[in-house]
Amino acid sequence: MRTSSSVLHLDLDAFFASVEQRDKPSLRGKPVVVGGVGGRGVVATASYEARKYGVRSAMSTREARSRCPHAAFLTGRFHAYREASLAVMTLLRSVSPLVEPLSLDEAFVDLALAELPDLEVETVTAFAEELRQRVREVTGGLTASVGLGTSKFIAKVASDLDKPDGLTVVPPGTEVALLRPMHVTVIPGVGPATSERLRRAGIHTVAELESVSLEELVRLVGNAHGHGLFHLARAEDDRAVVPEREAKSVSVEGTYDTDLSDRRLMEGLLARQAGEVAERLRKHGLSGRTVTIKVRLHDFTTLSRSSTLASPTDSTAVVARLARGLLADLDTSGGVRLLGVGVSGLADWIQEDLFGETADQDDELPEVVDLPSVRRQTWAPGMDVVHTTMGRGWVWGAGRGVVTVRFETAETPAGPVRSYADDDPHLSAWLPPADPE
DNA sequence: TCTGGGGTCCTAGGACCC
DNA sequence: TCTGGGGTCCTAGGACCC
Repeated sequence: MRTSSSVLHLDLDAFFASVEQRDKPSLRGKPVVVGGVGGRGVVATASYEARKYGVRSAMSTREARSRCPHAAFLTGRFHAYREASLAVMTLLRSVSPLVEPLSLDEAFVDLALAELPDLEVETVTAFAEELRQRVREVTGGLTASVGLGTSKFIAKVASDLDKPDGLTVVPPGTEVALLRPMHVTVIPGVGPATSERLRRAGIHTVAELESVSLEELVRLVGNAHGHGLFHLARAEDDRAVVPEREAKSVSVEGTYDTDLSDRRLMEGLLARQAGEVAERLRKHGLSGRTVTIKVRLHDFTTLSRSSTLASPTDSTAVVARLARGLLADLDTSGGVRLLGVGVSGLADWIQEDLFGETADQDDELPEVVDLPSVRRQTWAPGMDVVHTTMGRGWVWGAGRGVVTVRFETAETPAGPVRSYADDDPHLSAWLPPADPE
């Protein structure tokens, strides 16, 4: 544990709604609700004026309308939010190299590496006040609430204590006394389900949680969570502020105003989403091996199906084919309210980088396309080989609309691997016999 | 017509390998 | 001819966060 309150948590107040009020003066001082405006939309952010009427994040827009009919209901202008966010994050990074954004409107900053004379409470307090002022300047008037503490957990709790436009510093040594009377839901990771389990065990406050043994907590909420709660209840948190975290998955999903029942339509929508996912993968130089679809049925039961390729892909056709194949396994006869496609198992290299001397090999493995003498044979059960004028390629996997081929060259018995949609024109000659299914 | 979208992390079971 | 564990990968689902 740190001995100084050098972890800072900054949270922009009612962020989306505040940006709207900043950009449209007629909305200032009035209730503003940003979120989905369709029949199944939910509230992303409510201005403080709207919160007075009980409008909250994650509430259905329908309910928000009934609580506050005269509010302005807006869909998001994410470009503007990203821009404001960037201005703030840039400011924070100018102050310390250790900035960890949690979302567009929130970040941790480690002051241990900031240029400060010391980390005394008075020093960091003055610093944070000045930082809040500078946030106002770089954003054209947005306010932020800031918390300072000896850990991420405490800094985050602190930033919540004086909202909006407030600052709270928790002096070293006072953490446990601060937490004890609080409800267990102040602990990150304690949501409705965990809270209810604890409540049934008679645990409501952090003080009560602190009195429970580690074994009992693990029994109640599982291993990882149990250990986490045990320590956080004692304000023990040594998680570092980590500036750049690599993405682990990329996904797109959509909820439709009326339930879908037409499979063709669903396939088309999945294909479009697959294209968006693949485009984002390519934009960030990523590719992934596991494709997952998400399907929410009319009754809100949510299903997922996934399939893992032998090698990473960023191809629209491959993701779309796989997604379609996965949908085929599901019974959607009752109607579908949400469809989604995601790719995980990400690699930040493009797959060719896997192999040494890649450039050369790539040159030697041009388009598989126009190879005249393609044939395919089975060497052993499950081991199919394609012969081409370029050499051999092993069929690693075929099914669900995708075929994966590993090339073999004289220099590299285990050459590059690629996946193709089975109706990719480049691959048509390579298709395995049609699957009976 | 209650219940978004983009993520992360964890768990549990089965397959498979040694 | 009967009974192992451990480790890793994959899949499905769930909780949680903003």
